[in-house]
Amino acid sequence: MLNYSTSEENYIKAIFHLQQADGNVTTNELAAELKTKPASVTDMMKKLKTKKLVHYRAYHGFRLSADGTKLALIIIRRHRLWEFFLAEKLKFSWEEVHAVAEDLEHVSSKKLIDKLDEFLSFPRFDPHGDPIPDSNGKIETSKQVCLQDLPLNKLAMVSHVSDQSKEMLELLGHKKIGIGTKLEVKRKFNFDNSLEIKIRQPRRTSPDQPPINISEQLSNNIFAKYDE
Amino acid sequence: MLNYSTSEENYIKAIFHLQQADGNVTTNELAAELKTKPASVTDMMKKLKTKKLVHYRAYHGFRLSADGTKLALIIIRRHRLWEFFLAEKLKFSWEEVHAVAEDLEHVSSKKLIDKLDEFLSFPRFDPHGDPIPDSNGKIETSKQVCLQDLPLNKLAMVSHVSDQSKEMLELLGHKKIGIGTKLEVKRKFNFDNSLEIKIRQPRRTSPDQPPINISEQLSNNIFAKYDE
DNA sequence: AAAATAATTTAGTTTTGTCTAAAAATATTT
DNA sequence: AAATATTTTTAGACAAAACTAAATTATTTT
Ligand SMILES: [Mn+2]
Ligand SMILES: [Mn+2]
Ligand SMILES: [Mn+2]
Ligand SMILES: [Mn+2]
Repeated sequence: MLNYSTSEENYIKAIFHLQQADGNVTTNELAAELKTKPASVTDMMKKLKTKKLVHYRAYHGFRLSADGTKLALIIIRRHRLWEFFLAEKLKFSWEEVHAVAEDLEHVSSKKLIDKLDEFLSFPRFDPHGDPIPDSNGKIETSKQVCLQDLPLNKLAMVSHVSDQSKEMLELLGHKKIGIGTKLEVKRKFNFDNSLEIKIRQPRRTSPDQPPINISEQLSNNIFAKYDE
Repeated sequence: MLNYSTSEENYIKAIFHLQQADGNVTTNELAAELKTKPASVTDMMKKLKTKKLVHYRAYHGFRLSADGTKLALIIIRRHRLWEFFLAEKLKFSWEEVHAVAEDLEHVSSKKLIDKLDEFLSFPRFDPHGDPIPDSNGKIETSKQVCLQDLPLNKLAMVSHVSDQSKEMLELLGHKKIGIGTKLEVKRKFNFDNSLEIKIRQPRRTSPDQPPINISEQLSNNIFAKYDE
């Protein structure tokens, strides 16, 4: 496999994330995401097109080619494995890992990443709850759902938090909810769409806690997974 | 502390290593070391001079300034800690670590390196036996000596091997000598300057092995440390 | 279907790091 | 102390990645 520059890799990864939502990605969108200017994006798209990493028609946006997607998954794998390493082994906090992984992800030795994966015992999720692609680029297509859409009385695991503002983290900290927290939605009140949830203690240390209340705004930003 | 490019860091590190031997470093020397052209070196020296990282007078070579030396030690610290990590935790072999560390050394988070250091329990030497600068940039000025210059019957530890060719590694492997091996020189034969050495077993597993013979060429490439 | 607006591309620069070929300085021979 | 050889620097070009300002295309309004 060829070698790509840090800049090319950052573009490819950003396109991958943007097209999860949209499908087709737009010059201005990508410029905003990468904090660069639209003109720079156009230049790069021309280059990535000649390298066959994106499909691109001038004025009509772009999306990753098969090769581009493969590359994106390699970079995401590196990023998330390093994040896991930083959090798990070096005891970095949740919010700190991303910035450092943003650099580490561009060290391109395949052997390094596969050995790191093994050293970490093949973790399946990064500290933000996002799935880590395996060494073949296969990624769990998680049917992740926001708390509002969770069936009642079904045990689920918090896997993602979309808003990571200070205020959000403060609230989550207070309610003792984080990535990996297991919980059940017990009731849903139609008046304000607030939820009553029960948090399952990690290792049955203390007895069951009383159910707590979650506002609609908060529940819309918390995502979880469950079986079936 | 400011941030430097990968290229600038590679130059600084290379100058540091070259001036260990020489004192004053020369344009051609550095170009050879970095596999680049003399004209490129001159360009970079002008830049590093304006950044006050080197002392440089046209046509008269250069050496690191105090700031340049400080930077070099930071990069060497990163390089050797990553090498230790790769060898110790990811089970990379001795010869593989350098190339990967050559990239990792340019990820510049101070916190990353200090936490990595702690995670590794503050190792003092990299897998090649070279000392690792501490977080203040202090490096062990090891009075390392080649086997030829070792006093007789003094226990010493192999700390460095200057030639790392395949042939050399094959020979070392056969004689069961590596970084960290403890040994004593028992005799020196003036006819061919060959040595008779005794290898101290790591944990007295087997009884003392019989002494082995080392040629002058081999002994000149093995360095060791001893007390006092 | 024009006109107006918004999005995108093009043209022309800039910075960083590299290169080749020619010129200048230094070192070595004779 | 010249002449010659070697080393180093300068001059001019190039590729990558960014930017600004102007031109072009697409979309929305009227
Ligand atoms: Mn990045
Ligand atoms: Mn993440
Ligand atoms: Mn390097
Ligand atoms: Mn080393």
